[in-house]
Amino acid sequence: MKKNNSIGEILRKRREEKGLLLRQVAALLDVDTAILSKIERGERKAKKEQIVQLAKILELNQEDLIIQFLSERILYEIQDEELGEKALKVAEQKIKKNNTKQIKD
Amino acid sequence: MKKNNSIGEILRKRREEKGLLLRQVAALLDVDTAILSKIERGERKAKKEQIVQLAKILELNQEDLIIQFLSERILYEIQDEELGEKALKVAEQKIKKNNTKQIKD
DNA sequence: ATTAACTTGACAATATTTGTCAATTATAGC
DNA sequence: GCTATAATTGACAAATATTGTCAAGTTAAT
Repeated sequence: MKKNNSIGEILRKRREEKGLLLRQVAALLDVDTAILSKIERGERKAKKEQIVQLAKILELNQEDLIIQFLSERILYEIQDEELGEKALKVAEQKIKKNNTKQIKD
Repeated sequence: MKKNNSIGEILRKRREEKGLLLRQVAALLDVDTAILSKIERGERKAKKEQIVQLAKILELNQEDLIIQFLSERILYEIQDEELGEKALKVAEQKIKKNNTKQIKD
């Protein structure tokens, strides 16, 4: 019951499924293979634009990939923060509060 | 029934309660008053270190202030992102999953 | 109108992120 | 063993974002 946890694993798995080389995908992305290699192994973060492109290149669901991407970005922000989980919950509450406010508009 | 929504409002309210000037607090923080002014009005983000110092200077609950600070940082990351709320939820799930994993350690 | 507190915006300094490149390691086929 | 190709690594450079300073401009009270 293995799961794709990180966006990097998702990307690598799909790239290999499609039989593409780092070099090939990197060329389409317009970066050096070194970067894509690092993204796939989680050593570097991708830019959102690159995630969008990768979804297209690898024929992955774009929304799912972006959600994955954003969630990693969020987690990165609160890494090593003891109060991170509480902050996440507060952030959610704030979003919800704003949503209900939108009724006015 | 007014609420303190932003960290800036909290800081300003408390500073005024204590009868302190921007200049005075800024000096303790070791930045120009311009920065503190901007932080209080939400035009700039504070650094975490500054939040910690401000909690001390203004005698505010440090944990609460940090939670507030982190939640704003999180929200900043997903601003303008349609999928932000979903990403937040995914981020929470991931944290929880990691928490239960910790049992092994 | 003078003064003190605060605000604003242009710019500089710093820090972080993103990228390139060359050298190295890994892997597969002779 | 060699040789080829793919991928990884790390040092460095370029680009971007953040944080800060400063001086000029408001605002508000006297």
